[in-house]
Amino acid sequence: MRINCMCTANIQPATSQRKLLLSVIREAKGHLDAKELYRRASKRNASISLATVYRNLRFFKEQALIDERHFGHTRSCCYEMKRSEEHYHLVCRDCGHVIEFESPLIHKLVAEIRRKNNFDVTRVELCLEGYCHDCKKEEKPLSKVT
Amino acid sequence: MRINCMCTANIQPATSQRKLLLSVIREAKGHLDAKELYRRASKRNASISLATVYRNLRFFKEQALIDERHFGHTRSCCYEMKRSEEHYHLVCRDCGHVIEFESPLIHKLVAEIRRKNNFDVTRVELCLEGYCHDCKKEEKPLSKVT
DNA sequence: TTTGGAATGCGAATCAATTGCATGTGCACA
DNA sequence: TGTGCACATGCAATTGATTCGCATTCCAAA
Repeated sequence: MRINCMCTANIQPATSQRKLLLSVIREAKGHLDAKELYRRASKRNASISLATVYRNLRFFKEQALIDERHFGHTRSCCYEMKRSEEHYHLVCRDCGHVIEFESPLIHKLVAEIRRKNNFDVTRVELCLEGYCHDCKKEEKPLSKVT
Repeated sequence: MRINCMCTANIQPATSQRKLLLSVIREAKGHLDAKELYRRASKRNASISLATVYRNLRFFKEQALIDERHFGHTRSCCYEMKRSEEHYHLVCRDCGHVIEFESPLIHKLVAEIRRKNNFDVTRVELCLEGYCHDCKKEEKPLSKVT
């Protein structure tokens, strides 16, 4: 019987690029987009290609190893390792800071939808924009001379 | 005193293109993306340009005349007239049907966030994906021969 | 009616993401 | 411990959505 290391369990074949990409995503902790993942991976393997990054992001998504998200108005998607606990994000319009949160209200909402609309929810895309603790206290000065 | 018609209240200058675009959006009822808006507007004014569509979508957004949304995994945004009642969307992964819904739970959630995270929410991006009433009952046959 | 500033149309540019194709490589089986 | 081959990769070109530059046109205030 063959024992797979956790790290490569679902990646067949486990190419060096895949292992590299996964470890960059894992180490990032935060949320990176494809370009940033490419930049960081390139530092360790200069020849890796952006297409490989995109292809593997799709592959990891299919394997349910990572989650893909849309933050605010940005055009590109962000990625992070899948976690057992569901969580969602607050994005500050000023400093861009991303805060994670969770709330039982979301489960409630999904249950309500299932019941009222007879709709099977498989994915919740939820992102709140606004001003974080630090940015909101600036009382938005009318004209900010830089 | 000049009385502005509702239709052109916030659009200075009220060019023919702007009036056309707004009326197409208003008549669409549903949700259209820039390309579709362009297609429909072109039928009434063949010379309108796609750049004008995008420029005015941005303008209408700034004037808070329309709302911009992201549905599911589609790459482009959808637009609809701003309404007084907040509402959100369910998108069926199968047939693409968009169902609107509202729930007091969302207000609750925003209030909770404000309190717990000291975060001023200015925008809620919420979209649920899944299978609608009609599509979910198909019990997903294992292999569908077309 | 004139006129200045803003809006438009067009095509080119940009940005994110995908694809085609020739080459390279992990790994199942011998 | 090879060896074949399906699949992964790198590269460059492509697509699709959106934006930009610039010359021209048009609105609206005087």
